[in-house]
This record gives sequence, C-alpha cells and structure tokens, in this order.
Amino acid sequence: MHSPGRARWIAHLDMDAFYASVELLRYPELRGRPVVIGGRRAHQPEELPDGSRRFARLRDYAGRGVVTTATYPARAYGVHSGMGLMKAAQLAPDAVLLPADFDAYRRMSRQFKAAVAEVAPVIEDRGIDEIYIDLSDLPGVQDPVGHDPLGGLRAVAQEIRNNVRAATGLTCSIGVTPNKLLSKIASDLDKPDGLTLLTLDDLPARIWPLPVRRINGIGPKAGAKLEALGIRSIGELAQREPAWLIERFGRSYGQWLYEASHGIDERPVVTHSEPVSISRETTFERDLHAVRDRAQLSAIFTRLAQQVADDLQRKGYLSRTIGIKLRFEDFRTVTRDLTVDQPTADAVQIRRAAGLCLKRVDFTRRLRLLGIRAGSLSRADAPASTATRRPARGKAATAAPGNPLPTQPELPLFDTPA
DNA sequence: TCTGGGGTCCTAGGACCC
DNA sequence: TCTGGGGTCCTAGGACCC
Repeated sequence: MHSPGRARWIAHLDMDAFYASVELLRYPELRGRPVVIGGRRAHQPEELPDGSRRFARLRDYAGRGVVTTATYPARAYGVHSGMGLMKAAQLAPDAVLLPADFDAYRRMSRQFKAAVAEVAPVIEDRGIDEIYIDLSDLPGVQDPVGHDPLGGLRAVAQEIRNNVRAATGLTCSIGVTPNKLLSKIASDLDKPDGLTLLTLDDLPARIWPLPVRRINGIGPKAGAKLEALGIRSIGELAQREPAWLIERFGRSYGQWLYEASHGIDERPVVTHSEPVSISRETTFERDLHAVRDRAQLSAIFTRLAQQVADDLQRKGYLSRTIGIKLRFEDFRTVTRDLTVDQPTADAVQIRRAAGLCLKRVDFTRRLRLLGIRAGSLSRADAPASTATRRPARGKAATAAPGNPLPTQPELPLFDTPA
C-alpha cells in the first residue's frame, strides 16, 4: 500500500495486441502479416505434408462473429476489435483468420503477471491483458537518478517491461503517472512497446489535446452528447464549470467529468476483489423462435444452466439471484431475474429459477441470444448467513413481497428440460 | 452481411420496515 | 387516520469496459 506523505506513482500496463501476439509466437511465419482473431467456428490452421501450414482467410468466413483482436498490419486496413468479421472481410479479405484460444491466452496472462510481480507486487487485475501497478513504495522510485528527478521511477518501469519481455517474449506498453485515470491514457500514447511517464505538469500539453473518448468511462453515448455540446477535446471539457456539467450530466457523472478532465483521480490500486456475478450466454447462428424452435432452445437453456452451475462450483460460490438475458432479432435486450430462498450452485435449481423468469417475457419476436446469470454470490464454504435475509412471504418465488411479477399468458415455452 | 461473451457499476421505482 | 422521511431489498435497464 502507498504510504501517505510520499508521491503516489501508478503504472498502467497493457499488453500489445495480446491475443494476436500470443498466436504469432505459435505461428512465427505470420509475423508482419494482417491477422485477425475471432469467430467461434473459425478454421484451425491445416498442417500440410511439407510441414508448412495453411491458414483460413477472412474472406471465407460466414457468420455472426466479431473481431476479438487484430495485428497492427490488419489494423492498418481499418480492422479493429468489436467489428463484425463480415465487415472486416470487406476491408482485409486476404487477412489470416484464427480462432480464439482463451486457454492459451490465460496461461500467458498468468506468466506476464507473475513477471511483473517479481518487480512490483501491488497489482490490480483489469482482465486478461492489462493491470494497474502501485509503484509508490518500491525501492528507488522516490529517488532521482543523476539529473533526472524521476530517474528511479523510470528505471523501475523499464525493469518491469524487460521482465515481461524475458518471461513471455511479448511486448507491452506502460503509462506511469500519479493516478490510474492518467496512467490508462498514458499507456496508449506510445503504443506498441512504449513507456510514457507523465506528471500533472504535463496535463495541458499531453492530455488536454486528446479527444474526450480517450478517458476511461466516457463511452459512445457520453462522447456523442459532449460532441453535440461542442466539446471534443479533454481540454475543452476542462474549461467547463462543474455546475454546467452537473446540469447536463447529473450530479455524480457531471462531477466526475470535471475531475477526470483535470486529471484528478484518487482511486486506490485494489489487489483483491470478489466476483459479483457469473454468467454464460450464446448468440445463435440464426434467430430462433420460442415456439417453433422450442426443442433447440430448451437444449441450449439446459446447457447454459449447467455451465453456470459448473462455473459456480469450480470457483466455490453459491448464488441467490438467478437471471436470464434475451436479445431479440431487432437487437433489443431484456433481462429478468429472481431471488430464490436458498443460495444454490445446482444446475437443476438454476434452470428452474431461470425458467420462471422466462414466463415474464413476451416472445413475439425471434431470439438471437440467450443467457443465464447468477448474482448475489456467497462463498460456498462460508457458513450459511440467514441473518441478513428477510423471511420469504407468500409463494416460494416472489419478488418484493406483495409485488407479484407480471407473467405472460401461458405459452409452451422452453422452460422444461428437453 | 450489421453488431461476441464476460463482466462492473449506476439509476430508479415500488414494497416494506422503522 | 393521515403524513412523511430514511434505509434496504428486489427488479429492470443501460452505460461502459476488456
């Protein structure tokens, strides 16, 4: 933990094109070529008799997959993560397409994080390919080197990069600043294989010219709204009075926008956290109808419940709130959930609760996605805590007491096992 | 030829309790 | 009997992130 009275220095480390780079270690002959990772049913490379490999091309893909990652040569064609593969194929038809191998990425993720921990152990996990690191209390960080007041700090950041490279063969980009918000922006300023160290004095020159969307927490909606208000850069945002922003974005978000634009962020590096929910979902190859495709949906529903139950058991959690997620052909998304009396990790119980949720949905439109979620988690090994739970009233499955949930007229749905 | 799968956090209204 | 304020639980939706 950071001790008070000394300068706080936080690093954000982001692996460069992580999934794609892991694949390039495996298939070095693809280095320098446009490569896209994505799609569930993308073809595995074919081993030819002469020992070489034949790779699937983006142009041969058909389906609903999206780009998970693209190499920098592929990005040069305008391909980026989240883009539909069919659209990416128009931009770069000759790019190589590889299926995602998440087990391999998770293994490499553990390796790079262990390499960082050898140098700097105070780490916050932010997913498979990025972390925050609190450098404040490491030896040498607060010391100048030669004429450079931040020389010790820079040396530690460089040592982290070297260690990651040595352990994995992969490059990363690091931003080092007084807080998480600025470090996240900074790690992106010299990508790939970059190291960017900023102080608050650098804010006007290095941060303010950037578009507001570079702030972690300003997404498509807030970005568009700011644009409509004539605010494109972080500097333009910083010129606005807090009251002006609060009027237009609400008390909480408006205040946060003001602080973010001024580089203010006191959030600590959090080294441990418990999961809030565990879920599984799937998008179908074609849209399915609740009645006409009942058998198929029922089988998928059962499988999702089983997967969620397996995940809960493997990780050692029980859930008290079971929910479903549906996406219709028009891309509208609805969720329903239900708090059950007994916390569970049992596939049959989960499926039953999720089935009750289904009855509260209108199935006029066809479905493109189905998901099951388990929330209100507790540790399976913890003593059952009934203390915080009010006694259930009325029927076994009520929502708020006395608040019967609306249900649709009975339809032969897929809420019973196939 | 549109738009994956896994998450977190916030807001908001109604019920209920004190 | 009416009014009412604070706090918590439950549910639904949405923004955002990796």
